[in-house]
Amino acid sequence: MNRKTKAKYEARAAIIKALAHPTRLFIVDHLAKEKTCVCILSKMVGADMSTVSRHLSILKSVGIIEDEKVGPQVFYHLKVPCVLNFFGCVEAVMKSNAEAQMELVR
Amino acid sequence: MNRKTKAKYEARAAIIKALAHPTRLFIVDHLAKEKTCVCILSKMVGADMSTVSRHLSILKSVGIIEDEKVGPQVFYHLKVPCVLNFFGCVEAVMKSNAEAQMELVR
DNA sequence: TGCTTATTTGGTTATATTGCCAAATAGACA
DNA sequence: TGTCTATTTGGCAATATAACCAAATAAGCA
Repeated sequence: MNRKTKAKYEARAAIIKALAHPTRLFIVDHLAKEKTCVCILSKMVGADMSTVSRHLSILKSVGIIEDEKVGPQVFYHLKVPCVLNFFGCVEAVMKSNAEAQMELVR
Repeated sequence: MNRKTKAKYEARAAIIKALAHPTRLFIVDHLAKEKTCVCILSKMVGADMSTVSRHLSILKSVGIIEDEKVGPQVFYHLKVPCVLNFFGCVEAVMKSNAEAQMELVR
């Protein structure tokens, strides 16, 4: 694998890695529905605000979400909706696994 | 976030996490084109065979790839082709970021 | 059986991630 | 200005990941 190819896969992996966490997936899913501030997300997720803030900064740093300051609050929203398509395929993988399990039981 | 919701996002994250590594992305990309044994992949990637073997086991454990033993070799192939769709969106994110950069320069 | 090749697994070390608390920063408003 | 709220950042401890080498396993063949 040459330098350029390697750089390409590293760049891709960085974006996918940002999505590879349950809390961040939940956040992305929710931000697709509505702009939300950190404090609300923190309550929904059930984690410290500092923790949620870091999750948001990870998603923002790779360009998946955007922030918007409104007074003392920061509202985040989904910038690239196509990431939602990921879920469809992920469900397909899960379904395929479940079916394989069923085969064994039957 | 209740127990069931949490479990759902954890299951999804596990699958995405398996893809969140440059070497594994390269492997998935290549296995989409042709069945390949560990030894060849190891050379292509430029990493120890044991390292590649572990990457493959991670992808296999979440059901993205499948293995097939042929004599002393083990050939792997892509089981769920829709993961390739991920790349399209990932490129879109990268493009969106690049355009934002261009805006700043212009 | 004994040898060779392909692969996996155990062990170890280095690095990265995660989550919380506490402290710093930023904006709104009295 | 001082205070309050929302958010981010520094520091730390616990855990997870990644890579390599070496050893174990599995399959084919002399």
